[in-house]
Amino acid sequence: MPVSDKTDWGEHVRTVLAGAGLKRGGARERIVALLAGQPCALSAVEIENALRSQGRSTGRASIYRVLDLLVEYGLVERVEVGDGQARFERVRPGGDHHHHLVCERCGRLVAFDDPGLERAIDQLSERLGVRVESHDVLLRGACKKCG
Amino acid sequence: MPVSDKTDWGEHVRTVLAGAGLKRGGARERIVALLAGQPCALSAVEIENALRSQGRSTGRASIYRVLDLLVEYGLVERVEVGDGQARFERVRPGGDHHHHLVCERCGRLVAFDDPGLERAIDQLSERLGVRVESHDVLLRGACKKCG
DNA sequence: TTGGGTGCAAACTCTTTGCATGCCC
DNA sequence: GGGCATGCAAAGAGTTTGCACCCAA
Repeated sequence: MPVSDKTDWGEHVRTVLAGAGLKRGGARERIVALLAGQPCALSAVEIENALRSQGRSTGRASIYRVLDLLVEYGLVERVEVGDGQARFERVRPGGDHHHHLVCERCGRLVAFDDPGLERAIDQLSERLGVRVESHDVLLRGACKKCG
Repeated sequence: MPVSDKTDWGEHVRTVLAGAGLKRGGARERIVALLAGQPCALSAVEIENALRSQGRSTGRASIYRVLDLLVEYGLVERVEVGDGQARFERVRPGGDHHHHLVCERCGRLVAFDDPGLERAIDQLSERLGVRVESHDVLLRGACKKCG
């Protein structure tokens, strides 16, 4: 029963933050509403521009602070593709572990998940004898449309 | 027959650059000599400090330009671990594809390679139907000494 | 009322660029 | 001598911090 992801995640965020005893604020509401409707990761500057073009200009410092907060509570994930700026993407309640492909032609970010890859990393961490807390995988190539 | 990697890589660099019709220069020689002896990736600032402490101070701009050049010729690889600065590591002639684990305790970078992981990525790219040119894998956790 | 939330501006870090000088080939 | 190589300083881009004001609880 697929409910609107948009509503779900936004509600989830409000619940978590309220539960942590945090107050609401305009900047936070605007940023959460924006991220809720995004199919993929946005950079801080993209968020700033998107909000401004909606007539909801928000201070850059607030954007970074809100993003830091959301990352801290595991509500947003930071994605870095090596272009010198961080991007941010919502994390759905149930957890939706995935990775990204950066298209070198059009620059788009494509999300994917792959059990085989996760399995390989599990086995690898065991072989190395190290405790792996998290991992990132980034593919570079041509997306389906550009390939 | 393990020859000195140090000599090999340094020679390799000189051969490649000379073959490309480039001239030698002091900054380049110093940076190549330094990287040749490193077990793992260094940041530009670490390179600058290391050279200065050797009494071989080198302009920061030159460091970045030399690193760009070496990356361009595939002699050095850029490694990013998400701490806001790029690190650089030599690439041995035969090609030594590997990835890194960042120890969250001591900050060390540990290199590893894993055929199973590479296989999983190959299969994945096939499944997705995309052409993958390159990939990065970054593990975060505790290294053997800190684990 | 009170402490968290916000916004502006300045500061900071890492990296790149402009430009004059230096040096290899 | 010609042109790449270097170094210094300044500019840029992204991010963080300081501080005063605002607002939800």
